[in-house]
Amino acid sequence: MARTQQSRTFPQPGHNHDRCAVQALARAEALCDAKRLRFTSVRRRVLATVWASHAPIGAYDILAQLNAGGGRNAPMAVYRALDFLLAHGLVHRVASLNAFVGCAHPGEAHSHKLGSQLLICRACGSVVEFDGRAVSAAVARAAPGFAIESEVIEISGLCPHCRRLTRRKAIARD
Amino acid sequence: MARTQQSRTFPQPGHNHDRCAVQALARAEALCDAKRLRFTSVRRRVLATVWASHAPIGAYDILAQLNAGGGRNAPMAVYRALDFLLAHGLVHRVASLNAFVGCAHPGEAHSHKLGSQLLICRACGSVVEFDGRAVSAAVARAAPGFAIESEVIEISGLCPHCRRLTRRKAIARD
DNA sequence: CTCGTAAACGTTATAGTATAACGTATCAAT
DNA sequence: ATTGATACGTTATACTATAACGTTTACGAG
Repeated sequence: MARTQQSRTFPQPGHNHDRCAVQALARAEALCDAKRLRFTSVRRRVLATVWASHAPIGAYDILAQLNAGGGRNAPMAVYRALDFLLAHGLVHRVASLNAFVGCAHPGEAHSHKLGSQLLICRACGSVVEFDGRAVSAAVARAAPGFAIESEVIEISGLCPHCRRLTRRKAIARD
Repeated sequence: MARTQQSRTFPQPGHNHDRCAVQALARAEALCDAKRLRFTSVRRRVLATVWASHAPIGAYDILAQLNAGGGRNAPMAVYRALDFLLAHGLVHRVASLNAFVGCAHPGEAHSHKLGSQLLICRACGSVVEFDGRAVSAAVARAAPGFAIESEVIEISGLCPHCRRLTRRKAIARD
C-alpha cells in the first residue's frame, strides 16, 4: 500500500486533508473487518469527525458536529464510540488537552498498548506521533525497578511550519 | 542542607511522611521568601494538602480538605492557589489523572519550565519525578525541526514496592 | 430459522473538572 | 496617605466524563 503522506511529519499547511481523512477511514474499516469488529455508524461518524483535522477535538465538539444536522445524540454515544476507537488504537487521547486525535498508525502495536507519543503545535494545533522507541528506551533506563505499563508523552511547542512563520514575523518587526 | 529522603525514588510504604510534608512546606516558604512571592494562607494550606501524601489529589478533594473544619472556600480559591503553585514549580499537574502532586525539587529549573516527568504507581498511587534529562534528549532527537516548549511525560505502572507485593501474591496463588 | 446471548445503543441523570466575571480587600512602594 | 498591583471572595457557568437503566441489534449455536 502506497503511503500518500508521511504521517510522522507535520502536515503542510495547505495539504489536501480529505486524503488523510478518507485514508484513515479506509484503514479503520479494514482493521475492523480483519478483527471482526463492528465499525458502526456512530463509530464511523465519530472517527470521521476526529479526522476532520489534525488538531485534537473535544468530546463535546465531536458531539456538536454529530448533531449539526439535527441529530439527537447524547454525550454517552460519543464517549462510547471514543472508548471503542481508543481500545483499538484508532484514536489517541491527548491528556494534556482533554481531547482526542486520530491515530495515523493503527495496528502498529505501539499505539494503544504503551500509550502515545505526540508532538503538539501550540500555534496551528496540529498533532503528530513521533517515533518514540528511543524515548521509551530512555524512559526504561531512567526508571530502574519500575514496571512500565503505559506512557503518556505529549510534547508541546512549535511545528516547523509555524516556527518559520513566527520567525518571519519577528524579523518583520525589526 | 541534608536530604532526609531520596526524593527521586519511591517512598517506602511505611516511611515517616510528616517529614516530607514539613520539608516541602519549608522549602516553599524559603523559595517564596527568596523570590519575594506571597506565600499566603490559602496557598500554604493547599500545598500542605497536596503534600498530605505522595499520591496526586484532585482540586475538589483539596477543596474538601480545606473546608473540612467548616471552611467556606470556593473552587476558585483552590484553582488560584494551584495556578500560583504550578507557576512557581511547587506542584505538578498530572494531566493523565486531572490531579496535582507536590514537586520534590522546586527551583531546579527543569520542573515547571519544561514540564514534568513522572512515574505513577497504579497500585499505591505514589508519584515520583525521575531524572528525565536523557529522555528529554531523546525527545529532542526524535523531533527534528520541532521547537520544544514543554513536555508532559507520565509513565504508569508498578513501583518497586508494589511490584514485589504483586509477585508475592502471584507466587502464593500457585 | 429461531433462539439465546452478548454487544451496541438510547436515555436520563449526575458526578467531576475548570474558568469567567465581577467586586472587595490587602500589600507595598512612592 | 495615595495609588496601583496583587490576592481574595462570590456567583455563575462552561466543560468533561460516567452511572445505571432499559431496548435494540447482530450473530453464532443448535
